[in-house]
Amino acid sequence: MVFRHDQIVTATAANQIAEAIQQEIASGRLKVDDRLPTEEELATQFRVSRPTVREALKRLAARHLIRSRRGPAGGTFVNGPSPEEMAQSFSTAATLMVAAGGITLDQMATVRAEMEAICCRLAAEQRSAEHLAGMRAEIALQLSEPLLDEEFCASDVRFHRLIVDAAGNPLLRFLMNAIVEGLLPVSNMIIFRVRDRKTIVDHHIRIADAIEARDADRAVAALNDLVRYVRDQYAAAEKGRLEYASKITSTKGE
Amino acid sequence: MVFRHDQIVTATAANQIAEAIQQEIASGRLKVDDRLPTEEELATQFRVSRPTVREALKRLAARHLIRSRRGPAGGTFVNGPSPEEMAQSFSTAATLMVAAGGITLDQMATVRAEMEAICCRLAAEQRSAEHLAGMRAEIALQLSEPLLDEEFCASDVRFHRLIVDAAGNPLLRFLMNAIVEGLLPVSNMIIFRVRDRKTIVDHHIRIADAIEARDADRAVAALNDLVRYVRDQYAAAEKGRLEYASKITSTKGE
DNA sequence: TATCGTTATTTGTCAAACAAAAAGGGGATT
DNA sequence: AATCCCCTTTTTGTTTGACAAATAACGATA
Repeated sequence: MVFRHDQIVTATAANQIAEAIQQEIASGRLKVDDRLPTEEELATQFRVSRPTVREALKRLAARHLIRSRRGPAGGTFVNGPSPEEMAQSFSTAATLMVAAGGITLDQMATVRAEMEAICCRLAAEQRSAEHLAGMRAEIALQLSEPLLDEEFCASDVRFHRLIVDAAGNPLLRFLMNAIVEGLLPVSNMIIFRVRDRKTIVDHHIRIADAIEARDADRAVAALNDLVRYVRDQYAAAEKGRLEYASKITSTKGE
Repeated sequence: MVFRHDQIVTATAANQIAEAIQQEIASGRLKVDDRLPTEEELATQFRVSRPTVREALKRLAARHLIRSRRGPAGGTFVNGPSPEEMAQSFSTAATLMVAAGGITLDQMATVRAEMEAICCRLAAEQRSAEHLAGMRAEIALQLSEPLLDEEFCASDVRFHRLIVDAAGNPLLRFLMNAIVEGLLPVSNMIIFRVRDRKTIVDHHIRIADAIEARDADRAVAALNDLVRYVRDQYAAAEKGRLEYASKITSTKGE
């Protein structure tokens, strides 16, 4: 059974109103923080009922183009483009694609590793003293003795984020943020299984040293070693998990 | 006047319902092409009225997560992830960010070049015979003599898209699609200024040869040479354009 | 058997009303 | 006179009930 995908968005009244308002925004007639007419006024203007207007507004609100507040000074206002919201909606879209089976976790991990290598290379060229200091601080934190698994994991995430920031490219930062968000549930499981943190921190130190020396190739090599190590650990853990699962299914002892 | 941006999405009933349904999809309990309950059933399930349910559904429809059709066999269905739609919304958002000054075109071009290098490396490893044949066909087309600029440009885009496809990673394909879409207006101007197509095709041949030989390093090197050449041409064209502009401002001939 | 009309089902739209939030003004109190 | 509280007004959020339109399935008829 083939589903007809050629006309996804039907030309209903609500959709047409949404389109019209969006064009007003895109054309610049409605500027950022402008207030558009009340729902009643829009309803009379477009010759439709208020619920229909509301459906149209909800469509735009879902894309963060407008916001609304109640009250006398309230109403519906035009939103400016906000990178955080964009990154968030993008990462939710990425997780949805993973959930729907369009992307495997392995493919996602590959892209993440390759893109982080880019960040590493750019970071070695563009890094500032502040970024380097931040990385050193995270390494020191990771070496401190009484440290919970969650704290170590959070510091690890911050360390990798610092690499991305040091590259100094907002678009790269944006893409990495989305991908890492999509990988979070998995990466947590990975990190939690790796008991031997020392190896990971050693890799972090190698990366930070190479970035400090502005040696892009060495930084990328160190990162690749880290990725390989984590991947091996994950595969081993997965194998152990499967063996454990088969064991408890064969003998169901408490 | 500072607007409070800390809580953009209010926890209204409609929003909560949209969140709930989205989680059902993300968690996999609702699979692609599954039909969710009718609006009335959803209304009774969530203890709200039907218009409220409709607002929630419209929110999800605006993000292409669901589609609806009227009639007995109609209803609301879960949409599969459509890379084109997602890439489109993403690229419009990206152009907005460029317009707002968050991202410079130079940064965008850098990311594009670096990511295409990734694609090149993966393509050298994963390519199929079909992808290679497609690339050869585009090269042959680009060498054919009476060819309009637009046709050459279109073939160039297809060639680079084939590299991305040959990498065999849908996430990479998705990201590249979005970035290239965002760069299209600029890249058109570049290609149209470069008269000397022969050099570009030579680079294409070098890339295809390297991918055919599964030599990742050579492929990446060839791509980097191409990128450098195009960038130089663009800079030269920009310089010429500026000189020309200063000339016609000084002497307003004809 | 094939074709056409009917019907049931489901989304799309409308209308009127009430609830809730929030800003501003007016009055009472200190 | 200043401050605090309440009340009114405006606007979005939600409910109820109804009708319109599309469309797939079923049944009747040629």
